[in-house]
Amino acid sequence: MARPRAFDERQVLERAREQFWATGYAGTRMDDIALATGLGKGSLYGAFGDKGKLFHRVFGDWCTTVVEVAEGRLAGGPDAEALARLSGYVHLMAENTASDTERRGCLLAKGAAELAQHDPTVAGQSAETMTALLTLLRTEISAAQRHGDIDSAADPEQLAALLLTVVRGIEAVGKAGLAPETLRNIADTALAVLPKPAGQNRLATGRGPSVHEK
Amino acid sequence: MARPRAFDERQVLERAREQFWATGYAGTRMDDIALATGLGKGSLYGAFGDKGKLFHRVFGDWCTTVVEVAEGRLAGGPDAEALARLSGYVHLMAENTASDTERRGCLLAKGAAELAQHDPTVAGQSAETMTALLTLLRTEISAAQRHGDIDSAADPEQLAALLLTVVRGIEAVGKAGLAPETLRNIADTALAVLPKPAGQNRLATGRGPSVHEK
DNA sequence: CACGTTGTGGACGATCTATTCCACAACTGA
DNA sequence: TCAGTTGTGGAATAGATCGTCCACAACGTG
Repeated sequence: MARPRAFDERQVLERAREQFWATGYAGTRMDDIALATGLGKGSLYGAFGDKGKLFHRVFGDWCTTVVEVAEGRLAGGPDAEALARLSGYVHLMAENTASDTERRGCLLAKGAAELAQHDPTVAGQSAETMTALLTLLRTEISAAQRHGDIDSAADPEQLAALLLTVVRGIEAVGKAGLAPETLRNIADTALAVLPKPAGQNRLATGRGPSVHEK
Repeated sequence: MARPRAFDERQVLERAREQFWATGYAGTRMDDIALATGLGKGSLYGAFGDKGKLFHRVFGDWCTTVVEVAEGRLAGGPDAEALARLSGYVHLMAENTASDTERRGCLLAKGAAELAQHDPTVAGQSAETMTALLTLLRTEISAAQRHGDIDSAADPEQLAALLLTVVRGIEAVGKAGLAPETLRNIADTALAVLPKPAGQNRLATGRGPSVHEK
């Protein structure tokens, strides 16, 4: 009973995300969101509370998506392809930043940079996301080690942290202005320097294995 | 002739930087800056123009400092110590983030994240800074290669980009919530995976060379 | 010691923004 | 069809914020 909503919540959240993504939290006006979504202020506040709550919702959804994308690329599969999965993931992330012509960066990085310091919810969500990504990467690195593609003497936890740092770093230097081609090269290099088991040849040309090479 | 300024410009810019650093561009009020510096609005606007100009000034100074710090750690010195200089620099950057208990991150990253997309001045300044850092790193890597500490088959440009990415990435994952100890380990790992000339032993424990180890 | 010039600080005005409020609409169940 | 409930959209409000303005202060110069 009662009047049903005339909007699709999913779509509204998407539009709101576009706004926050484009202009940041403080830089986005509720009027912008109302305009972008077509909702009146009454509906907006009625459905989502206030600006802060709406952002938390959008930010949380985004964090979930980030982890899901990583899971889709990384989780599961035979050990023999673990290194290829890692390579695919790192290159995908580099490509995302390289092809971000609007230089919006990643909402996760942007939101964390702007709010993590003062907003415990954002800080918590971003920290959880990092931990989840770290776990996924560590698991794949261990798999690659079992298959002999990565030196088993190396600590998988440390290598996972390094790869995560590279992925997030690519996003950062991309936003800071490095050329798209450079970003793709960084992904190659990061994969190339992963320690191979003794006896294997590495880094002959300074370029990495040609997985995903264009 | 005429009344002299009653404030030290350098100090005012420092205080303003603290404010922008702590609360971002949009999140900082000119009243905050007036309060923090002790200046009246009249003096503030008289001396620096407006909020945007003041931020550009602060941001530019900060970029200069970032490059100067890198120069101090990296530029010059014998080839034999080039790897040690690189190690010192990467560890210094990691330590800066690790010890940033207030989680403010780096003003360069924060400013770029918030404004680079819409503000050409900020975008230009941050891009120039990245290029300058890249050059410094490449020079040192070449030096380390000459001395036989890094595989000379590797492309110094690529390794420089990787190290820069790691440095900026450490800042990003630090802000996103990774533990200080993890950040320090990432610096170790990044240095440890730099390709050594054939025949040298690497990565026995997953930790890197113990330069600057506490 | 006047006088012109530049610096100072804080009140003020114009604008902007988050949030509330309210008259009305759309739907369900009886 | 009628009553009750929830959704809608936009006007209204309360408070914040940027930048200006102005009366006054501190200096060099003649």
